[in-house]
Amino acid sequence: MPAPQRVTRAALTAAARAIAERDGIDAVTISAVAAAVGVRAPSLYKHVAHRHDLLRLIADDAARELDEDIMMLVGSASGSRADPVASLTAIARAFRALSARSPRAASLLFSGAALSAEPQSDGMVALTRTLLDAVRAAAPGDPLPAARTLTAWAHGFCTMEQAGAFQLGGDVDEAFEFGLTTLVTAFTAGRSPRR
Amino acid sequence: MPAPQRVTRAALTAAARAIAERDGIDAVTISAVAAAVGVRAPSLYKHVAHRHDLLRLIADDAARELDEDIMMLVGSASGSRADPVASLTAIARAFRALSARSPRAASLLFSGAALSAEPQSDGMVALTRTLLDAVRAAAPGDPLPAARTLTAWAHGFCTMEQAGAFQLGGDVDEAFEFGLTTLVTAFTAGRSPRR
DNA sequence: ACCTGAACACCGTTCAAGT
DNA sequence: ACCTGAACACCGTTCAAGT
Repeated sequence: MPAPQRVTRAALTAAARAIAERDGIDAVTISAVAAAVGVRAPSLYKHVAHRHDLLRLIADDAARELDEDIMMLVGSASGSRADPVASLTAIARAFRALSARSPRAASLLFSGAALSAEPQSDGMVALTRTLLDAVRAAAPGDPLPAARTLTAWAHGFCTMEQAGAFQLGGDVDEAFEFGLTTLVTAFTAGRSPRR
Repeated sequence: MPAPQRVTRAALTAAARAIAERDGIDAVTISAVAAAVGVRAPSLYKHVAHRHDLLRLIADDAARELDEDIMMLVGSASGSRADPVASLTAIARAFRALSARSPRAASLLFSGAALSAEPQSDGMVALTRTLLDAVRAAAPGDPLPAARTLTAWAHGFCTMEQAGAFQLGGDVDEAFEFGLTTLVTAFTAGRSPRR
């Protein structure tokens, strides 16, 4: 007589993410997550192949959540007529808001945890598409370099902020808005910075 | 009769950094580093307080090395008359070169490993000063927002590149140069992007 | 089909004991 | 003053055994 399933993917994800935010990424262990969902450690290997998969679940969940947040702010994917500058600004601020409320999950988004396995998660695919569409609407030509520049800056800024890397005082909010305006202004100037 | 010291700080740092680059950050354990320098694990606690300190040694070493690289490229700290655009460009490229040759050490530079303890290492202090001086020479006004923008972008770009986050094809070198030109051009335009 | 206890090779860390 | 073995509480992972 088969044992009934007591662990759902959603419960696993929620438990892993809660532990990550409460006690740090290193505390997301097979043992801790198993205890949080009410089974013994070995049982978790019926649902994930390695400890690393727990971090991937967290990253995928954060990607889905961020894409939903952005959709809420900039309207539906292709039919939007919103100001392209406002869209890019909203995307960057949504990422920083996620980083403020879920710093550990946000730090995993572009840090290899979500990237190692095939295929990419639905959340990451959707997020990538949303960002590329927004960059395409704001600037002519190949959106890839601009999208990579904006993502790298936002990821770097938020991980540094959460790690406590900005130790020289000053206004960190102002530094974020300065970087955001600098990049979006340059992108929408309509010409590449070099001929 | 006291036992002679068999472990130097330099040997500890070199061993930890070599293990990090060869086998990854997670492989930098008290046991592995102790074995690499020829003592038993408990002896390492005469030289570091926690495993985390091993990562700090790596980060500090990388900071010192990067500051030396930059000094070699842009000349001595305050007396330089070099083109300020060329200085910022050289700094960013030196960081990416470090990230290519020592990806694990570079990823620790702004990721909390070097940031937790007081006081900051000489290498981090020197690196911060070098960057701020270069930004000051290139743009009028408060250098902090521009320095934070450039650092966040470079850190984000290099960690994403090394993590394999750029999966959509295209030319990653081109994306780096695009971001670098975009930022440096905006900084040296001599006016803030918003009034 | 899923869950469990037992087992293995690790790890960080502490501490009394050596020299 | 530094190094060591022994010990403790952990961890990831495997596997035969339960239901």
